[in-house]
Amino acid sequence: MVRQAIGLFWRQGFSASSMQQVVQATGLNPGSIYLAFGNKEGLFREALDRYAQEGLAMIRRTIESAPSIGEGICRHLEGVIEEATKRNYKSCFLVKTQLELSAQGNELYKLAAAKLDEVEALFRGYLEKEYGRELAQRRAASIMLHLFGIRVYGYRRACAGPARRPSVAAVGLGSVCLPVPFSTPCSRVHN
Amino acid sequence: MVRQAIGLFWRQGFSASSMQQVVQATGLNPGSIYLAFGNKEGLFREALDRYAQEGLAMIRRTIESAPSIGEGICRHLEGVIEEATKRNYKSCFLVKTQLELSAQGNELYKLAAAKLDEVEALFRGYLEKEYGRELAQRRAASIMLHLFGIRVYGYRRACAGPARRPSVAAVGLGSVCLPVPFSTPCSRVHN
DNA sequence: CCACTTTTTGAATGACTGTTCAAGATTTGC
DNA sequence: GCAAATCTTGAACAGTCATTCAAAAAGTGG
Repeated sequence: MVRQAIGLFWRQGFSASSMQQVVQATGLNPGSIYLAFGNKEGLFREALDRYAQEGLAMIRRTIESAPSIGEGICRHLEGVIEEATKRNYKSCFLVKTQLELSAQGNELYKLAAAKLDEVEALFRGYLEKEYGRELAQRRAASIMLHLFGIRVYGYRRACAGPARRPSVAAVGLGSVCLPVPFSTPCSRVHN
Repeated sequence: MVRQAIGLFWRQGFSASSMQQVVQATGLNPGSIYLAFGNKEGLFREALDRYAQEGLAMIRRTIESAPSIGEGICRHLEGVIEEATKRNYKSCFLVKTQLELSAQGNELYKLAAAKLDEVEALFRGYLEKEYGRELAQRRAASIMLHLFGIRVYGYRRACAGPARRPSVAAVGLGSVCLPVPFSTPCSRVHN
């Protein structure tokens, strides 16, 4: 129910998704949706929230199951890169929402931005266990910056059609973007 | 005329901008707009095209007026970073368009992607004057990746309100993201 | 089996969408 | 200074939008 809404909103964005499409995607009737979520924005908020919650949980799982924090963060980045090279890559729901709804202090924009802040804070928290506060903060910011880059760059490549795919491998996304923030904690991916 | 359309579409995106808003922003009548551009998509295409053209011209100017190609690219990146820390930063029209209109092989998405490819090709062309083809290609890809990251990360910060601003400086966007692709060509910004 | 509450239904609503085009204004050619 | 051609105007159009709500269905307690 919220799951299908996530899929639709993630793919098409807020404005381009009509409630009729939501009705079709979820199989629910308009009345039920409005009873449960108030309005389109309420449903979108719920979808965004769920998406962010699951994303944060996945990051935590990845990092905590790794032998070290640096290695865990590396694994997460590698996962994001692998995801970004797949066909029909949808980029990040939070990033897309933020960019779409940035005009006039939109409430949903603020929510997306807050969730992205949570992600950054999560990285910062882990990094503070190994580095000083300031270095942890800078590394977390760097990770976010790289994640955004991967998600947009990978997105472009993924949607450009199969003819373009080989160049992704040729460019070597992994070897180009990973070395930076992890020259120390994760030498494995350093070229 | 197209200028005002750029402003509106850049800020609000394609779906969230109504033709009535376009009419108000440009001061033209619906009929004139439809005579000149066919439809909303035609006007958007024109706006996107003009924006990309001017962006490419600015990059060329920056690089060619610099003492070296590496230094020129650095200056461009620094300019983008500075821009991204300003209030009411609008991110990149091409990136926003690409992320908004990615679903179902949209024509405007393809245009935005093609224009971003042109930007990457421009960097590649310059870099090939100093490096081998493969290295130039990888460096150009890296630059694009960093540019996307800066534009999204900076965007988030810029819109989060004045209370958040100091942390941008504290994180040190410049020193975190710049060192990567330019450790050789532009040692100035390497920390 | 009934009376009562809760949930579900989906056609209807008014506002707004992108787009059109006949009528009016302006320019052009002579 | 007129007639033809071109451009401009903006009210009107059909369609879609998010949203509502009376009526039907399902659930509940005794």
